[in-house]
Amino acid sequence: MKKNLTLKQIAKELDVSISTVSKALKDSEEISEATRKKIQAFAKLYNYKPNNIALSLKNRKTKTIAVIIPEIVHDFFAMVISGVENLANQYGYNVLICLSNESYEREVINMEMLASGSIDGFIMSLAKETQAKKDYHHIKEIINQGMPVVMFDRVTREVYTDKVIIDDVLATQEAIQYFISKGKRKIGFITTPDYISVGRLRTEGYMRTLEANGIDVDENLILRIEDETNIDTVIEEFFEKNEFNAVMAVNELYAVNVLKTALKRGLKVPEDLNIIAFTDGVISKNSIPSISTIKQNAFKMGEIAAKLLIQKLESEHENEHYITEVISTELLHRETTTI
Amino acid sequence: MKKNLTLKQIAKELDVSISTVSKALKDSEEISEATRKKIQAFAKLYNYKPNNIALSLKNRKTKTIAVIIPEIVHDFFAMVISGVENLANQYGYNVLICLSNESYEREVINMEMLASGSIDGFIMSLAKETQAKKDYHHIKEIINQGMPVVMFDRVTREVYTDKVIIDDVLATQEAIQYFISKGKRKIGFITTPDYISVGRLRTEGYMRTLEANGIDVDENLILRIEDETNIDTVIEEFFEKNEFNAVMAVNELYAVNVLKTALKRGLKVPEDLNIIAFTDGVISKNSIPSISTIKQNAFKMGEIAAKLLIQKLESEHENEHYITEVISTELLHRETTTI
DNA sequence: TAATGAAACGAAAACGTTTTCGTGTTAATA
DNA sequence: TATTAACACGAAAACGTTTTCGTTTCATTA
Repeated sequence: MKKNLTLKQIAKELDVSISTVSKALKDSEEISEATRKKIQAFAKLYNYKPNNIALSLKNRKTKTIAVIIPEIVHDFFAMVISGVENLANQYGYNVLICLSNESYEREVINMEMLASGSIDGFIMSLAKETQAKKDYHHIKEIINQGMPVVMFDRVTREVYTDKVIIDDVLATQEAIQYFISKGKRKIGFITTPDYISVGRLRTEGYMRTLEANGIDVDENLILRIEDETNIDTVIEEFFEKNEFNAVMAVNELYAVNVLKTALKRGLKVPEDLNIIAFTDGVISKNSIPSISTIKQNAFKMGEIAAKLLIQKLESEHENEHYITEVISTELLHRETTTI
Repeated sequence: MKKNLTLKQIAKELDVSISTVSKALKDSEEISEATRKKIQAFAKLYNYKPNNIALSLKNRKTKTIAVIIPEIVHDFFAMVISGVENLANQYGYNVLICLSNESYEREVINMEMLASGSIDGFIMSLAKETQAKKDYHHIKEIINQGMPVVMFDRVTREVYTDKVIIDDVLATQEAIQYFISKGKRKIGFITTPDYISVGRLRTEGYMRTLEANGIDVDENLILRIEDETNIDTVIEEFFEKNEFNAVMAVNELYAVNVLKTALKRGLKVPEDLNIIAFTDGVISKNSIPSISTIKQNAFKMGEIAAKLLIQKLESEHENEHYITEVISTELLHRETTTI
C-alpha cells in the first residue's frame, strides 16, 4: 500500500524545493524548462494527484455542494438529484446527499454538520416536520454565515433566498380546468395536510378553479391523507362516500391507488373516471392504464437549482438579490384522461 | 456575513494561545478550570464549530464515503443508497453520491477525482459499460493505494475486495422451480445481455433449473434486451412468436411490460400467465395487478456494504482478508402468481 | 536556602497545498 | 571592471486544527 505522493516527496526525491515542484507542475514560467520537464515527468510517472483536502483548506472552498431531501426512494427527488448531479459535474462540483427522512432534527443536524467547512452551499427541500413546525432558524443562520442556499419544491416564504419551484396553483388549475372542459363536475382531490406547502398550494388551485367556474367547493370531495394512514383504506372510504367523474391526486402513489380502487369498484377508466396525478414518474408511466400527469420537469429543476447555486458561489461580489425560478409544467395526457 | 469563528480568533480575543483554546475546548486537565470555563463560554456564545476540512487534513480522514452507482432514478439503487446513508450517519459518516450513468469513462473520472483525498472509501456497483469492457484497472489501482472499496450487486471476480451480493442463481432457481411446481412448462425469461453480471447469473439460474427438471432449454424463450431497444416492441414480438404459461423478468420494468403485453393480448394474469420479477420496488407494488417479486433487500444491502466499509476504515491493522456477504432473498407472492 | 515538582500555559511542528517575497547566480551592459 | 537586470530557485507564511514538548511560575520539601 503506497500512500499518495505529495509535493514534499517529489521535492525530496528530485532534490529541489516544494515551491519549485508546485510551480513546475503548474507550468510556471518561473521555472526553467529543464527542471519543469523533469518534475512533470516524475509526477506523471508516479501518478501524482494534488490532495483535495489540502486544496480545500487553502482555497477555502470544497467544490462540493450538499443536497438535503426528505427521501430518495421517490422518483421526484431522485430525478432532481440526477439533475443536480449532472450540472454540478459539468462545473467540477461534487454532490453530497443527505436524507432528512422528513425529520426536523435530522435536517438540522445534517445541515449544521456540513456547514462547518465541508461544503460550499446547499440545495434543499424542506422536511415535512420542518414545514409543520415552521421553524427555519437553522436555515436562516446558515445563510447568515454567508453560505448560499437554494430551496426547491417544498419552500417557505419565511426564508429569503433563491428558490426553484413550479407554479403549483397554476398547474392544478390547468388540470382541473381540463376536467371541467370535459364536462366533469364531481371532481375529487386527494392531497396532503395543509402544512405541506405544495399540498396546500395545489388544494388552493383546485378550489379556485372550481369557484372560477361557478362550482361550489364540497369539502367532502377533498381527501387530505396523513402520513401514517393506510392509503388503500382511506381511498376506499372516500369512494364509498362519494361519487366522482374525475379525481386529481398530488402524487403518483395516491393516483395509482385511486386507479386501483376505481377498477376494483367496476369503474371504467377513463370512461367513467378521469385521473390526473402530479409527478411524472415510473408509476404513472408504467401503470395499466398509464396515468395522465402534470410533468414537473424534476431533472430540469435540479439543474436550475444547481446552476443558481454555482453562479452564486462563483460570483465575486455577494449580491443580496435573490430570485425564484418557476419551472413550467405540462399536462401530459395518457390513458386516464380522454383527449 | 460573519465568517466562521476559528481557534485563532478566540485566542486573540481572549488573549491566550491557540493551543490553550484547543485544549480548553477538549476539556483537557492541563488547563485551569477558570480559563477552561471562560473559553468554553466564549466558544458557545459565538457558536464555534471546528472546521471540518482542517480536521480532515490533520487526521488524514474525511469521514465521508462515496457511493458510485449507474443511476439513481431506479428503486433498487435508491434503496441501497438509503441503506448506506442510514448506517453511515449512525457512525458519523457523510455520503457522497456519484452517478456513472452506466458510462465507463464517468466511473473512472469520478473515482479518480475522489480518490485524491476527498473521501475515505468507496461503495460501488459497476456501470454496464465497465462490465462490457471488463476493464477494472481503475478500481484495482485505487485499492492498491490503500483505499477500501466495497462492491455490491454488479460485481466482478477480477477485483479482490469486499462484496455484497445476492445469490442470483439461487434466487432465480427458487422462482423457476416454483413455476415448475405449479405445472408451468413454457417459461419465458427476459433478461439483459450476458455481459451484465447479474443478468448472466440469473439466466444461468433459469437454465440450470430447467435442466435439473429435465426440461430442454429453448433459446427462443430467452429474451435478452439491449439498452437502446424499445422494450414494448421486443416484448410484443416475443409474445407473438412464442407461447408461455409463465415469465420471469430480471427487473420490474421488463416485468410490467410483460404484464401490459399479456393483458393486451387477452391473457388473464395469473390464470393464463404467471409473472415474477426481480427487484421489489414501487412498480411491482403498485401495478394492477401487483407483481410477485424476488425481494432483494436493497436497503439491507446498502447497510451491510456501509458496515463492511466502515469496519475496514476503523480497524487499525489493514488485513488482506476480504469477504463476500450474500444477502438472502425472498420470493414474494402477489397477484401475478397463484399460490 | 536550594532543590524539586506540579500546575498552567505557549511555541512549534505537522497535515499538503499555493503564493509572495526574497536571494544567489549568471550574463549583459556602461 | 563594476553595475544592473534577468533568471531560477528557495524560504516562509497561510489555510485551521491537534499534539508534543518545552518553559515559566510558584509552592513544597529536604
